[in-house]
Amino acid sequence: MPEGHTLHRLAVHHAGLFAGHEVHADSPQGRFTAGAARIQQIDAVEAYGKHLLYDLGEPGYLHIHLGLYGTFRDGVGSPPEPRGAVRLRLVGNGSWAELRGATACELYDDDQRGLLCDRLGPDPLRADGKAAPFVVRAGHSRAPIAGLLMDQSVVAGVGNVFRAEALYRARLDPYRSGRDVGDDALLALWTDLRILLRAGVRSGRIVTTRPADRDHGGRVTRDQAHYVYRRAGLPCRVCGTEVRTAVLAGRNLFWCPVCQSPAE
DNA sequence: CTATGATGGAAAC
DNA sequence: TTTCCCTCATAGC
Repeated sequence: MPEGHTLHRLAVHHAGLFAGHEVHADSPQGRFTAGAARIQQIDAVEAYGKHLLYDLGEPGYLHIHLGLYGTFRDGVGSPPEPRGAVRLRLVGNGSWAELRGATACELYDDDQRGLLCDRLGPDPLRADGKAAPFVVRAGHSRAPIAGLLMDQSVVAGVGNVFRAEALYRARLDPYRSGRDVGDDALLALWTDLRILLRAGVRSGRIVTTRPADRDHGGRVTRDQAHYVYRRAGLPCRVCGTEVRTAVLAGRNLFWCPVCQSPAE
């Protein structure tokens, strides 16, 4: 589930496993052999939006982007015999981690790291993530708010689930422009995104429904975790209207045409 | 068991 | 606009 919360969770987890330790790396798949050979230690791990950056000391940084398919596994003791396309394997401090299917796995120098951070918008999960750049940028745009939320240079870390759910919770029509939404609602959207993302870091899953809108109390079942995401054709949890879907910014958007009315 | 689509984004057309 | 990464959860048989 790689939206921003997944990467921040991984950063904390991998920092706990490897930060401050010598690490041996290889690439059983062979696509990152030269880069892996330069990894000797990991000093720190951080997430920025959906990107992971490992501070390696002298060689610079390891930059990883999971994309849609990328996945990490880890464990303690000696690593298992690599099976299939293992792009990167890290071993150190009594633990191992295995990366497969990532969009990006490469070494960065300071300049490349700087370029990446410069092109990303504020990340609601980071201490340095400020609302103002998001509000200003989105507030001047005539693009639909559902597209702006997917633009990593506007806000970093939001993906297709969080965009649909945050817009539902804000009762915002996804096709309204950022300019039309206005600064106050944009600030509220930012604040809610921060709440939702933080909850995602804590729990490791995306749950956006409020208790009152779930069928039962107690444990949140998977099909009750969202208001509109992947619920096309099903009744809106609040008003019963059929949830709609359309492709926006290259991905399937979901929304309730009544709760998220254009007039609001 | 197999088939399908997906939480992303860069590169190739 | 399409392809790719080549994983994984879910749906359906």
